[in-house]
Amino acid sequence: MKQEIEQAIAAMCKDVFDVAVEVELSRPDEQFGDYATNVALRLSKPTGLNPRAVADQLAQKIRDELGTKIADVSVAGPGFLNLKLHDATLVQELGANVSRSRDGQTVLVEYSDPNPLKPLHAGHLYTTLVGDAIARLVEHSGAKTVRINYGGDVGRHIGISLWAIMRELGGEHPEKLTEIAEADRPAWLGARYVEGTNAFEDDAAAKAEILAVNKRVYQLHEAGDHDSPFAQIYWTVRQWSYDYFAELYRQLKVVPFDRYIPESEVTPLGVKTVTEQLEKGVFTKSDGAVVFEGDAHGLHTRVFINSEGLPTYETKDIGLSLTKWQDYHFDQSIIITANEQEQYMQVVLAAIKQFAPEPAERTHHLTHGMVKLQGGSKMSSRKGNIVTAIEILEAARAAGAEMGTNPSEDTILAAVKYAFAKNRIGGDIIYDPKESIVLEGNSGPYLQYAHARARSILQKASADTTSLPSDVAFELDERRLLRKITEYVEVVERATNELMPHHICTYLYELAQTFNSFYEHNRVIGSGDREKVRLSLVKLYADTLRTGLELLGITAPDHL
RNA sequence: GCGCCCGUAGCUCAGUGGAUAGAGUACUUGGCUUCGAACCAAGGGGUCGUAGGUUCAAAUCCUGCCGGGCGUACCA
Repeated sequence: MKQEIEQAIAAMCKDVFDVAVEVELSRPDEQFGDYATNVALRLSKPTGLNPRAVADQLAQKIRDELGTKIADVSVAGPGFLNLKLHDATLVQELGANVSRSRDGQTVLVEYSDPNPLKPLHAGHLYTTLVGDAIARLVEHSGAKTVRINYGGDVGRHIGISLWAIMRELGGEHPEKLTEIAEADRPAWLGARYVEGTNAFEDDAAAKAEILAVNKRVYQLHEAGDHDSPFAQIYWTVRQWSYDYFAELYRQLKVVPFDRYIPESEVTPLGVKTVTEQLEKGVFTKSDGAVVFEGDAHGLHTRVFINSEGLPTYETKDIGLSLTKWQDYHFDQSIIITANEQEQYMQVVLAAIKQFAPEPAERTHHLTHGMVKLQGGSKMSSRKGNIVTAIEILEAARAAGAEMGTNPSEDTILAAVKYAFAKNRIGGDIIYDPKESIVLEGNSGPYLQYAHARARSILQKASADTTSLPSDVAFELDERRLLRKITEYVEVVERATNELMPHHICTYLYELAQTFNSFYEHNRVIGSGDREKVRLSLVKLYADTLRTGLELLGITAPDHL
């Protein structure tokens, strides 16, 4: 409907002024109408006419030609055209579907990416939940969606942890690991990582030992060693981490990952590729290391294989990109990480572009800000001053208990997911354990509550609520609610096109406010001749709210 | 130093070329014998960091400056 009107007005512009122009309808403030366009303002220059004169001419033509759809056209302000639809047209708009802009495409979405042996902190929780929401949007737009989880099971951080683990165990004694209770494992590993990091920074002898351990891990993978005491320790604690991640994902009720790719799996391909491309001159040797000279591309020069002969993250990322390309031949590959990796990723992609342009050009790096504690200090798992993923969930639970409401697990998840999703992706997220997760105001629980109220009405009603007659004359509050409901499709299309879930949050909150206000001021059950219409609106509203919340990975239970 | 990003109400954030800049929170006030008050209604609170520029129109685009974050070769 919106598109039809846009095209019709564009045709009028061509007709009357002989100017080809794209017409975009926006949703103005309610006082102005249902749709508005600034096309007359933009036509002022090419026609050399006063914008209000242009608007007046178009308004008359719209009245003549679109009168069956549009009830009223007015010209306001500097030359806006404001359109008010017939009530029946508004009802027709309910039939619109979200366009499947990625129909037939294969899209990879990589997110979460926790490293084994390191704690899951608030940032991981953020990327996991927002990544889940983005993957849902991609899927909603019609793409075959592959959710990928990439993690560093080799590399210096593994050497750091293993060194501290072996020190704690008093040597290479894998049998002693059985003494650590399952519930204590994440905290135990976290403590080892902090110890190892401190030793690496403060103790030169320890640093040398750690680097040696790091090298042994690569050799272990090359040899396929699962039996030596060292290997037993490695594989055991590695599995602890994976089990722990899986448990958290299950608790979070995110869509399961289609594939977990550990770094060790893609490292050989990365090394092979970099070695080959070194001969072809894409990479060069410098100070004993293999580097990509990004300066020539306006980027940084970065090391791909260090002077020890070990691959860095850069080389592993090349292996990852090529593995994704070989296995999926994707139309688009979306990678979601913190924005500290933005320029790093540009270098990696610039390097890949030299020998594999297609996957490089189809890769879209989406970055988000840091999760920070209120007060501004950056969380660091090295320093141990982190808020873990679990602690955030616990803080939400405590906030509910403090209010005396005893929220369900669904509501806790709604609070956390919504608190993260409602901010535009890109900026830092300030996390305040006490205040950021509240169960009132612009929050997930508010939306769940608003939804449950509506369901409760429907349950109490006996009348049929399946259809909204197209010949109804709506009362003001009814129409306001209907108008808001019809915005849903436009909002979801914008969110899926831009990969910005927060647009949906903003809309759903406005929708719920519109409904709550309607509900507060208008009787539904027992409202006589309005009852049937109002029940239909409540049903439409509840369905819209539920669909929108589920698109964000948030449940909409019938009862709280 | 250079590169990228950011600066909107006390706090947390929407708004990224269009009409009087909006929410939540906090503060003040009113509303439950009536469909679920985790709600609703009303009020105060803004040099949109700053100075220029482009435009009929700038929080939004461009430039300088101030303030902050991140990156800047063998971490990820």
